[in-house]
Amino acid sequence: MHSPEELTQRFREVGLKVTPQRQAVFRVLYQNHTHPSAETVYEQVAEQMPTISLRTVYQTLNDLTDMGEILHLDLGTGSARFDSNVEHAHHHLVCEGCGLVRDVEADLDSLKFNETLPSGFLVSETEILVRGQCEHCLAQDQNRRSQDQHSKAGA
Amino acid sequence: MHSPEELTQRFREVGLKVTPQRQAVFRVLYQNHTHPSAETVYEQVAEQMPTISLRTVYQTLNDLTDMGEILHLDLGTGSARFDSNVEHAHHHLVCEGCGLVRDVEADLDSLKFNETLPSGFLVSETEILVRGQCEHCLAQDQNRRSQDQHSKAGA
DNA sequence: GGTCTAATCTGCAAGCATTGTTGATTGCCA
DNA sequence: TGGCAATCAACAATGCTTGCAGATTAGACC
Ligand SMILES: [Mn+2]
Ligand SMILES: [Mn+2]
Ligand SMILES: [Zn+2]
Ligand SMILES: [Zn+2]
Repeated sequence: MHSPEELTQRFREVGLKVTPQRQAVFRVLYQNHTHPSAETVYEQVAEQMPTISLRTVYQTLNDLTDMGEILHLDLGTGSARFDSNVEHAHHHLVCEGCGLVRDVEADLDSLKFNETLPSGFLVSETEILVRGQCEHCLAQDQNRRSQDQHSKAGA
Repeated sequence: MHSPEELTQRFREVGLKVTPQRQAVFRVLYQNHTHPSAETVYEQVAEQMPTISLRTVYQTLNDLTDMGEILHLDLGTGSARFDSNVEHAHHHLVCEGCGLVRDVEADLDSLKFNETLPSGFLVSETEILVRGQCEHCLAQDQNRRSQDQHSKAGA
């Protein structure tokens, strides 16, 4: 996405007002690589602006999505995640433990569909999603398992 | 998934009762390649058994998923889709117009991540999702566009 | 076949993410 | 500096899915 200053311009160009609420959302998203949910954006904005409503955050995220400034991702984590990195095409990795999302690059051109893609279908997007456990969650599972072992031995 | 007869066995083995409701769900899913939603399964079962509840269909789908007899797919279509093809690993194509889902094969081994996969991450699944428009929806869009053209010219 | 009982069924309420609504508020241009 | 359309906050409603509780039933035992 563009910088908060450039976004101010873009919003006015499109005929949308530049309110303090929207600027606060810009600031949270700019150069943010965490792929936050609407709720997470709301919490972070609310630290600086406690009166903002979740509805306004959703509205601003939708506006930014419509303008192509951010991406709306559905990664099967329950809530949508928003991605301010629209400059470089990329794919995602999701931790099924904690919901962490990270960018991954993949060479789509090397992908072969073995002629199973129907000819009449117009592809708009090919998306790769890597699911698994991040190192943090792996370590936590490890701890839990050894603790179970311990209490079993102790009982 | 196994055949309805084999599923009867498997359910009893696991300690689950084989009720007419469950058998009706088995029959709808067996050799069904349409990736139906819970609602769609419900509608089809209800044709033969009008008293069945949506809740029971969900429960049976969850049981079958837990037993590994079907797959629970989240393809961003609003509702979950259920896939009775667990025998062959495959991927999916989704029409953003009508929600149609079709199987596609892809050679995952040929996929290169350019060293962007973090080393500490344990991958459980790599999923490819192709989004676009099916031929039916493309034709419909075509019709609508020419109709718009028509009424504009006529006005 | 008849009895018993835990599992299941149905109907409805509730949960969660997201959107609709509406009266009050405010950015922005004249 | 006004005026007003756009926006805001609060709350209701939506769509999908699960929780709950009392009525019903599959399947084991006799
Ligand atoms: Mn990203
Ligand atoms: Mn499939
Ligand atoms: Zn994690
Ligand atoms: Zn379609």
